[in-house]
Amino acid sequence: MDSGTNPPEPSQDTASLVQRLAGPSTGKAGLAKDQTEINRIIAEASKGSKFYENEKKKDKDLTERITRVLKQRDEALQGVDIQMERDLSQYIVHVDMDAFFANVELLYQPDLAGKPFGVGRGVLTTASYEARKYGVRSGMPGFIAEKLCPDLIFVPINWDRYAENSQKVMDVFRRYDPNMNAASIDEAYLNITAYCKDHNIGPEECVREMRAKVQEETNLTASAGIAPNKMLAKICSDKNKPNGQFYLSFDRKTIVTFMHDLPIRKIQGVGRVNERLLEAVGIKTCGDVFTHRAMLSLMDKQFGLDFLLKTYLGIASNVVQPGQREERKSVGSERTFKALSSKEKILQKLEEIALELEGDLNRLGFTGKTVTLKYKLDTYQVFTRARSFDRWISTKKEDLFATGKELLLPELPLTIRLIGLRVTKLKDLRASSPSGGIKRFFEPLNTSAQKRRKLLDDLEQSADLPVMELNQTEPEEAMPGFYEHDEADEELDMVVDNVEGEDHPLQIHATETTVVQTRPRPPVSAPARAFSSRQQNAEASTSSGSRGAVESRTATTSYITRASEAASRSRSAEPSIEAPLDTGATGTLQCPICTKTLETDNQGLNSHIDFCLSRGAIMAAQTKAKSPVKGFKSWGKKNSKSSHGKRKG
DNA sequence: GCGGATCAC
DNA sequence: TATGGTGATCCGC
Repeated sequence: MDSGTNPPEPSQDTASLVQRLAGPSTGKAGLAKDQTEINRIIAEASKGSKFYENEKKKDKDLTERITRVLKQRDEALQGVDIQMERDLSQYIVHVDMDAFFANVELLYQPDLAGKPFGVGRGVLTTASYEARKYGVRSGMPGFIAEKLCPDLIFVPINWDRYAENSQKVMDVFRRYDPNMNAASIDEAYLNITAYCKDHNIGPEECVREMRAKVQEETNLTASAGIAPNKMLAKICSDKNKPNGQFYLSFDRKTIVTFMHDLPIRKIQGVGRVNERLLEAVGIKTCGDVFTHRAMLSLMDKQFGLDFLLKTYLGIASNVVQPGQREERKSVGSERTFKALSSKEKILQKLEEIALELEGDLNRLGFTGKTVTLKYKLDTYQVFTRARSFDRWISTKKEDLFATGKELLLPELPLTIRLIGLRVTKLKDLRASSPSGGIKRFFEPLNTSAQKRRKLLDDLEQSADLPVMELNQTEPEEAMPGFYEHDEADEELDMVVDNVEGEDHPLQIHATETTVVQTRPRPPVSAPARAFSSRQQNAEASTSSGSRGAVESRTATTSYITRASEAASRSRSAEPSIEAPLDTGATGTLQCPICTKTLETDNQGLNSHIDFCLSRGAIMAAQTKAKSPVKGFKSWGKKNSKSSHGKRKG
C-alpha cells in the first residue's frame, strides 16, 4: 500500500506505525485513501521528534510481541498435533457399500446391468452408476432424474433384499471387528487394530482382503477409508469410490495437509445450510477454519469453535462399538399423499397413520408421554403440534387417532400433503422392567416383511447384544455412550496443561458455559457444540439403523438451490450476512475468550485473540465441550431477533 | 414443554 | 407440473 521502496522488514512496521501515529480516532468511515494520506502527513510531520522515536520503539515492541504470540499459537496447535500422534494407534475403518440398493437390485435383476436405473419413485434413494453418468443422483426427485436421463428405469424399493444382503455384509465385517458398528444399512465402522496385529498384516492389506471377502460372498462391492479416527475414515471411504479404498497415512503432516483443502461440507454434521453460512464468512475448507479462527472465536456460540478447531486438526473419536442400548427417543410414522383439503379425507389419512403407529409402537415395545402431530401444507411448509400427558399413553390406534384429531382439528381448514404422528418421552416396555424379562426382545419377528423398519431392527438386534447388560443395570447407568467422549478431549487437556505450565495461566472465564462441569457427562457424547450435535445424532442413529437415501451426500445443484430458496422465501429475506467485524472500528471490545475488555480496533482484537487462542482457547473449548452442547444458531444477537413469526400458510 | 430448523441416511 | 421417511438435536420461547 504505502512506500513499497522500503526495506522488506520495516514495510510492515511502517504501516502499523503510521496507523499508530494517526491516533485512536481513525474512523472507518473516512475510508482508505484519504485516511492513509492523512496518516502519512501526520507521520511525516512527526518525524524526528522524541515522541516519534518513542512511538517507533513501542510499535516495534508490539510487533515483536505479536510475532511471539503467533509463534506461541502455532506451537500450541502443533502441540495438539503432536499429542494427537500418541493417539494414532488405532486403525479405524469406515466401509461404505457402493450404490448399495442399486447393486443389490442387480443381483436380482441381472438384465439391469449396464442400464441406467434408479431405486425409488418420488425421490431416488440410489442411482446406478450408469445413471450417474447422466447426472442422476440419490436424493433426486424422480421427475428431474427422468429429465436428465429419459431412459431411466425406475426400480421399486425392496427392503427385504437390502436387509438380507446387509446382514451378509455385516457378518463379514464382524469377523474383522466383533465390535463393529453398523452405522446404517450399508455402512460400518471398524477398529481393525487387533485383527491386524493378530494376523500380522497391515491395515491396507486387511481392508483389501475384507472387501474381497465381501465381494466373494455377496457379489457386492464396498469402498473403505482407513484413518486414525472415525471422521477421517469416513471422509476417506469416499475418496476412491467405487470399489476402492484410501489409506490416510498416520502422521500428523499428512493429516494436516489432507484437512487443509478439504471442503468443510465433507465433514459430517455440516449440511447445506451450515455450508452456506460458513461460506458467507469465508470458510470453504477446513484450512479456512484456521485462517479465520479469530472471527470464529467471536462466533463461538454460533459455530462452535471447539468443533471446528478439532475438525481443522483432524481430531475426532476413534471409539468403535456396536450400537447397543435402547436409547431410542421417539417412534413415529408419516406419509405423503396427494394434497387434500377435505376434512374427512384428511382425517382418514390421520387414522391410517395412527394405525401404522400403533403397529410400530407395539412391535417395538414402546409407549410414551408425548404425541406430536406433523403436517405439511401443499406449500411444503411444515408444522408440528404436540401434547404431553402425565401418564403413558395408550398405543391403541383409536387413542392415537383421538389425540391426533385433537391436535389437528383446530388447525383446519388446510390443504395438506403429509401427515405424521410421533411419540416421544418413551418408555421401553421390554426393558428390564419390574417383573418381566427381556423375553420377547430377541424373539423372531415373523410378520409380513413389507416393513423395512422391522427388518432393520432385526438387523440391529442380530448384532449380538450381551443379554446380561440389559437386565442387570438400571437404565440410567447402563450408559456406554459415555465413551463417545473421545480421547481427543483428554489429549487436548494435556496439551493445554503443558502450555499453561510454560507461562502464567491466563484467566479463562468460561464465557458462556455457566458452569465448568465436573459431573459425569450425559449419555452419548457431548463433544463440541453445534455440529457435534449432529455427530451425536449420527452416532445415536446407528442403534436404530437409518433407512434413507443411500449415498446421500452427492450434492446436486439445481434442486438444492431451489430447496434453500424455498426455505428462505417462507421467512423474511435472506439474512443479510455482514462481516461480523468492522475492520477499521476502534472502540471497546470484549475478548470472547478471556472476556477482558479491550480498548482497541479489530486488528488489535485479532492479535489479542490470537494470544488467547494460543494458550487458553483450546482449554476453554474443552471445558465447554464437556458441558451440554449449544448450537449453531442464528447470526448473533444483532439480527437474531425474530424473523420468526408463527404464521402458517 | 412446544415449535421450527437442520442434518444424516 | 407433482421433491420421501425416520429419527435426533438445538434454540428460542
